[in-house]
Amino acid sequence: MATIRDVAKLADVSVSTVSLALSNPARVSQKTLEKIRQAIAAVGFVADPLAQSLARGRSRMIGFVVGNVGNPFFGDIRRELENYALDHQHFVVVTDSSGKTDRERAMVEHLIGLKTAGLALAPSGYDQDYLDFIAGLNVPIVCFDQKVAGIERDFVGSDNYLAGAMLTEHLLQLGHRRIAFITGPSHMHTATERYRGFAETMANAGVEVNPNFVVDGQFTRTAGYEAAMRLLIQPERPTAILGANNTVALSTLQAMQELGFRCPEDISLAMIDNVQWSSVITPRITMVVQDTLALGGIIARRLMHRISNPQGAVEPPQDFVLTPKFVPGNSCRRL
Amino acid sequence: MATIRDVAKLADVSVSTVSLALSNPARVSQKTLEKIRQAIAAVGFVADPLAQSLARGRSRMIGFVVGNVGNPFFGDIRRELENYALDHQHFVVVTDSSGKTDRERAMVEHLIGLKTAGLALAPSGYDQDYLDFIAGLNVPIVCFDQKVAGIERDFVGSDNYLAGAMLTEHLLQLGHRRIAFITGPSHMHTATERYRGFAETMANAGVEVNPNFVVDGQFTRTAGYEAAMRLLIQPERPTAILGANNTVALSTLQAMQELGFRCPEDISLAMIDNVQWSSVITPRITMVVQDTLALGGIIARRLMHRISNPQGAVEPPQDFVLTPKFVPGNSCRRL
DNA sequence: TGATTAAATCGAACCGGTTCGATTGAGCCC
DNA sequence: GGGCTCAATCGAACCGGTTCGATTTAATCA
Repeated sequence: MATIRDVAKLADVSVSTVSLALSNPARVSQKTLEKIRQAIAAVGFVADPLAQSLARGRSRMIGFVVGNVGNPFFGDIRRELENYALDHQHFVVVTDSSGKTDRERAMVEHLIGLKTAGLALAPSGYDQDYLDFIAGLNVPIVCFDQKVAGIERDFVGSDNYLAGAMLTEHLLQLGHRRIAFITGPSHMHTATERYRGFAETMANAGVEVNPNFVVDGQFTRTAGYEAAMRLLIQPERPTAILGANNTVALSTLQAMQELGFRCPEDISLAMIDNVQWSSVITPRITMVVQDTLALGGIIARRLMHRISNPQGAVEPPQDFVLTPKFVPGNSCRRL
Repeated sequence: MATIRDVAKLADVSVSTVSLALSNPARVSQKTLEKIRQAIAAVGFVADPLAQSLARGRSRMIGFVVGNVGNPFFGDIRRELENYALDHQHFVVVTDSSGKTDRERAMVEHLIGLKTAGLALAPSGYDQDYLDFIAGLNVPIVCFDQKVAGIERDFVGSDNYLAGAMLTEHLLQLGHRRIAFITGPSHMHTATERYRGFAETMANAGVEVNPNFVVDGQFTRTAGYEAAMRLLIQPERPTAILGANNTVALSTLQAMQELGFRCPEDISLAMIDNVQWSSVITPRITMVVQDTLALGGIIARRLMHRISNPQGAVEPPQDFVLTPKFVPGNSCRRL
């Protein structure tokens, strides 16, 4: 609990000199520096980060805000960010909004109150009020995953249109025509883009989409399960189901197993996004995955760049869009 | 960015009165209270949490320290803690040590520097230096998951001995005798207890354990995979494998599938701990699960109790040990 | 009505750092 | 030797709250 004043007293210099020695040693004489060093060691001084943040108006913390830290997608990104941040003397504070917009906002506000140096944010909010709030923040922010129209910030994510299109094309090539799509929330960019990839690819192939084959899975387990059941009980069943994310696809697989459908013999299944332990899920689901490590690396570098470089703060926002990767499984059969 | 002094000026009272009105309204007259309220609304004042923490020597943050936030076990606990904490005006800061002891310590130190009100800690360290460090902290701490001998703090966890014993007994009842056990790190309490449950139950049944049937899986994916392979290539193969946690068990399942073993026809498999999407993994693995929601609730209540009650801080540490639950699957066959 | 006490409010010090303008002193040039 | 510059150091104000002893105001009682 030694303070900077204890150090100053022991080293017989002023408090400001100690502070200067710590933040900019080059401007303090060798002799004094040495005295201060010894005094610091003698009293066991460690600067109080709270006091530093208050005085500086900035802390060395980076806020990481997502809807579900348990999701391995976010987990990988968090790890990359953290490793990079630690290398640059910054500390990552993780918060989880559980997908609730109001909670997300409260958490961002709290992080701002903590005077975080920057924010990595996967936004779930979208109303004007929220956008204005984000726009008004005077802190480096890198958004990722969800591209929200109206947020003028750096964005890092994947080409979701392509992801949807790739899987659709694959199913078409296998001879499927009655392809169903389980969507995500319509206010989410990833959801609409993935659906657009599906719809346009179908249209380009001249295949009409049965309106009953597009059901809303909300990216959640319960809604996904419900959506799958709704598809499976139809008299003219789809031959393939495309899940807009991992959660709805796995819910679909569960629903299929429960009703006694075999995959891929009876119905084929494909999904966007990876899932933990996908290798032990039977069948191995054909999927398109995002390069989470690359995404995390870009987020980390971009954010630290803005934080560390004086001119980095004023650079215009930039989009980084990565190409997702097709990973074949054995959940899609040729018709 | 309005400060308390702006409020004081506008309400024509002293700064200290405003502060008092905020922290203890009962001690300020109605009239003054109203003036202050209006002034606060007029200038849009929000107290700076950093300044508050510095002055008070305590913040309203709770540190949550685990080795892997992505693990659903920790995720469930985190959610419970967070919900409870938010209801009590506290904010949870999540940190992930990635299982590295030195990083965990750095993170705890950082959280202490932030003057967190309390810590929920799943310790991974165990050397004396670390124990002394934890012992020396003058902050409410609730440890969970890993019971570390030498840490005199509240502990919340499951009866791991019982967990190991239950599954072993189950396999014995099904007629298995050649049962293999994939262990976790020997310095982890959960690992040793689970193994003890296995070993003693076997001994009590008068069944000798083949030393080659106990291999170290380190609770990790790679080591678990290696351990499984080591078991599967033995000429006198086990008829059942018991994984000390979910990760090593799933790695085992993967190894079995890769080598062409069928589960449970060729080899039975059981594990301790649940796993996300266990319902879609084929076969459904027989397991013993912890009641994560109950654990999270106890951790939350215990920690907030110590934080909020003046006398809570000095209560002697207490252990809360919950009974795990047997969840049958179809991964164990009768011999 | 004056003394006594409790309630309301205030002022100043404090938490532990940072920052910037002012001061001191050494070195250099003419 | 006087004037000038630059490096080293210092003092004081500041960041935005809290806290506590002191002071003022209001209420109670003899």
